[in-house]
Amino acid sequence: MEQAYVRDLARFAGSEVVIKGWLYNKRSSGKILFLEIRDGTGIVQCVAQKKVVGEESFKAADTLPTESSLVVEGKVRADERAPGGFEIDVSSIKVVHVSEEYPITPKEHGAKFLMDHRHLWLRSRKQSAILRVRHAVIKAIRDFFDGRGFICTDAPIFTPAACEGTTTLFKVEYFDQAAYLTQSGQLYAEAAAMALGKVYTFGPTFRAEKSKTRKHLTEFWMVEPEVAWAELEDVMKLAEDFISYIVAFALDRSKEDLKILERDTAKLENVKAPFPRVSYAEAVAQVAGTGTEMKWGEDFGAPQEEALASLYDKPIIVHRWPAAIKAFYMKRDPADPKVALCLDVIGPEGYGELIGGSQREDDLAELTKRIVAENLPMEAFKWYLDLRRFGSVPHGGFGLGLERTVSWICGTKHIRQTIPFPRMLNRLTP
RNA sequence: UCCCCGAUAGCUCAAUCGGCAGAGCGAGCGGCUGUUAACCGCUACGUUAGAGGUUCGAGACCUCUUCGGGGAGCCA
Repeated sequence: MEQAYVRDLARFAGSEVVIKGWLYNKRSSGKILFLEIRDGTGIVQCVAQKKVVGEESFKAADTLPTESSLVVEGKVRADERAPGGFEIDVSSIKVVHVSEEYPITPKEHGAKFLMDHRHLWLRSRKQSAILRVRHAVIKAIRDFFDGRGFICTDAPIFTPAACEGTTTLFKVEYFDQAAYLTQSGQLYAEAAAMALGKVYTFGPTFRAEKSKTRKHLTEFWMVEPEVAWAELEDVMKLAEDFISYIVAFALDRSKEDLKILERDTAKLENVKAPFPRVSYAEAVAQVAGTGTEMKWGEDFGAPQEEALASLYDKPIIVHRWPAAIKAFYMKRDPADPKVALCLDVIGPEGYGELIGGSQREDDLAELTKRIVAENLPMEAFKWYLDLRRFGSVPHGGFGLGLERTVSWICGTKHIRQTIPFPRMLNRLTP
């Protein structure tokens, strides 16, 4: 008899199958027993009758604790009463392992309790759905860049110094010297772009900021494309095409999971390039127009970000920020040296910055000047400056936070549910 | 680092003015032939985060500590 996965049950309607899985929930009624079995692809209700499976088997199943592993055989039958549209008329039940008392019950739990049991919480319907969406988003990211001729050139995780010099880094022992966990693969991506033209890095990044918010993790995944011969306009175009592709892909592939998550997908259907583009100066005026306080030269706080997002129904590209509040490697606008040729993409519905990027400074003298001005260790950037010595070209790119994107697409309140095992301030286990 | 909030049964929470520490879920036992977080009956389950203080009496009030949640800053 063939093993069937719950996701594919429609194909097996009317035939005998084997389901291998875990007991998600059960309801019994004396002589009839409803077993909800999950197998990683979905949950199916299996109907066992005492007269069919026998007294002993019935009793064993009737007292089986949640999350026990079992193998059932039975016939697939379409039934409107069953969640998912199909159920199994059970002919035999084989218990593989009787679970101990399972800590996660069908009732509500607090965030700490669930995170302490993250290794088990992953089994629940919504958490599984989120991880499948995350997988789809990763696939979309790879497909998008592959389709456009980008080469994946991953960056090292151990780095000798800060990329941006601003945020706090995790320090680790690297034999007899200090090293830091990377906060961005960008500088390495720039080098690779000078070799291969269009590249991206995709991997974990680390920020030792003591953030305690719904938008932050200390370890998160970031994808960073970098393109030689690209100017700000090209980077903005790439960013909006990229986000549009990811959202369309997820809407197509993750329909069922988004339904499980009760995501209002109408808001995602809108997300198609082009996105509204506003300069920082325009954005400041628009934010001030909503009554939220904002002056030129200030960075956007959460209230300002939300005020701006509330004016649009798509992600917004805010470009040409004051150079003083942006990273040293961003190229100044020749038309207005007070601003940098950079962009942020602010997600709708309060999900914050999805993307930060820029055209890079390609002039050796300018870049050297900025490294000195910001007191960065020149020695550590020696190789980076070489990129401006040997055939420097205009280039640029951006970084997109995977978990923030998944959080937005899934509509989760907190980013911590969008990575299998989140690392946060106060959270290193499980 | 700063601001706000919280910690009571395995879990989620309640406990009025400071006066016998409770409910639902989960667990155990029993019942029920179509249940949908099934339902019904019974049973067991407490160092009220820790230390100190006020009081005839503290889960509640005060002080400190620990741990956690949300936000600010910073960012993706």
